[in-house]
Amino acid sequence: MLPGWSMVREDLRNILRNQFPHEDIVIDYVPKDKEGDYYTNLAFKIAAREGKNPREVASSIASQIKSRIVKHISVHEPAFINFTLSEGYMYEQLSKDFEIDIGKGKSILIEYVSANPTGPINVVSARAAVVGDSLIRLLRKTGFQTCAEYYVNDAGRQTDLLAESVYQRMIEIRGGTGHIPEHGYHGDYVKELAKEVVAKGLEKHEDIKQYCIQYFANQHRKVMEDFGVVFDQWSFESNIYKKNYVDRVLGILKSKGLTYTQDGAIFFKTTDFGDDKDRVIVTSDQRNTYLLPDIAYHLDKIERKYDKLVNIWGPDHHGRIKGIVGGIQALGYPASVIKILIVQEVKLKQSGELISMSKRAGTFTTLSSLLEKVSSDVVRFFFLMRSSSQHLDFDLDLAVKQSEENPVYYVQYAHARIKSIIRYAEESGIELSDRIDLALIREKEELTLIKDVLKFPEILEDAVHNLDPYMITYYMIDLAKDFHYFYQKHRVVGENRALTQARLYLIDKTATTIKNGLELLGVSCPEKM
RNA sequence: GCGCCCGUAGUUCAAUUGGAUAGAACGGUGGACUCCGGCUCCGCAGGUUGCGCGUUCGAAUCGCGCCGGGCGCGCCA
Repeated sequence: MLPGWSMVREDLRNILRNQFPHEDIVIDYVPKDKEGDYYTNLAFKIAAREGKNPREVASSIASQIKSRIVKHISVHEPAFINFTLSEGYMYEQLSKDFEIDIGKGKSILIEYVSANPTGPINVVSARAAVVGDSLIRLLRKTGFQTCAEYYVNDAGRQTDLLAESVYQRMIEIRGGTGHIPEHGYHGDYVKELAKEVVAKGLEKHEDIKQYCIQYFANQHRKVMEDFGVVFDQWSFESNIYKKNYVDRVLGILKSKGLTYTQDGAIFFKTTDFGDDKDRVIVTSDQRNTYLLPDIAYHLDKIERKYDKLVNIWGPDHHGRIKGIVGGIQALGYPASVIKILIVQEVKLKQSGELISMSKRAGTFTTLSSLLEKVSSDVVRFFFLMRSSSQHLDFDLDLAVKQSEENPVYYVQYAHARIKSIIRYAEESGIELSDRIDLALIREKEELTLIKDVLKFPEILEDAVHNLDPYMITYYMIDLAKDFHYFYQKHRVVGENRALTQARLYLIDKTATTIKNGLELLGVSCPEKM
């Protein structure tokens, strides 16, 4: 084994950097069925800037490059420079241990889900949960210190409304007529909760409220754990109040002249930070809106010394971004300490119809009910197959029906198949070994597989850069596909012992890559299926 | 009305952030195994990237204007 680790495209970049130290070098993958493996568009940039012919610039650059890692350099219309990797270099890369350090110990706090303790977890939160969890796994794998955090809004008006709604249902249970308050909660679960509260003998508003908060906080924690999503830290809004952070933040905003009173309410001048209008932080009847404790909570996060804060929010919250970021800036921190990702909407389709989702009206699909129909592996894989910034339609009928031929099984099957081949080889008396002659690997399908495996760290780097794990999912499907194709064309365990061992080595690397990748997605990777 | 997101194959989505002949999966259709796991593989059909101008070597991607959908719009979260 060679120590250390490097990326192919980084090695190529370095070669070009030697020649062109002041250029921004971009290396990309050559489309399938074109000559070469990686390409650069460097010639276009230089030619445009210097008014030269791009094709000639490309040829000139290509003729200057000599490197052992490149077997062949070709120039393609209009001026792409394509690199074909040398086999020797690929063998060398393949035998290196996998290790990637992008974070270099930098700490990131990711807050996600943070569903209000006023009802069950719905599918939109489930999507955020999957994205956040996968991001955490990815960042840990690539050298970051991470904290997965869940924030519980247990001190705002919503929990009061829920408690009041429960109380009204209690009246009904006792034969009276209940009146769900305006903006109250109508879901069936409120009735269930009311029964429990009656059974517990709770009567006071505050007691009912605390019971509900505990009930949902525990339920959310459990549903998340069943889904494979575990949080490192649960933060409570009430605790932010206890620590006096809310008053502290209000004081700072006031002392900096960033507030004013109008119609009896206190406004925070978020327009100073690019918002389209100022936001109320204390209402005319002296209640705090969500924004004030939310800013206080973010001050709390910052003071816990993280290099970067990441929030994952649903699409209906995008209007809050300016307020929070403005608040952070008002407290004297740069906007860049926080990154707010908006995970787009999930539309559930059943029997060809969209299911409307409203928590207050009680018409939404919970994560638990979804998991009763579709396995966690399928749900996670399905969510992670889409870029999180895009809307996605989740066709329930299709997800259930497709579970036989879902891509998740396709990927898992590739891994199980490899493990089976390795078992078969061992039964035939051929063990996996590091002392092999990789030069025996030279078929096109084999080299494709090597290049796939070498791409893995590059995919992770892209995913970290974009803070979006979905590209890993696409890569996994590609990798599985290339393996299945290779399997169809070439026999691993055969007459030639040296060749068998070389191929075993290659497919074992492939299996390990699949396993590592699925782990990042939080999807299981069985040895047998 | 204002702000943000979006519009790509029958359907659901990609396109490495301005690069090559816009790619996959599912669905449709026609094939492949005496063989290490057929939950597999290969072929075919399917597109004026919502429409129109513009920017440049080059646009699904950037700008402007329309058309269509979603979300949000001071004292809910």
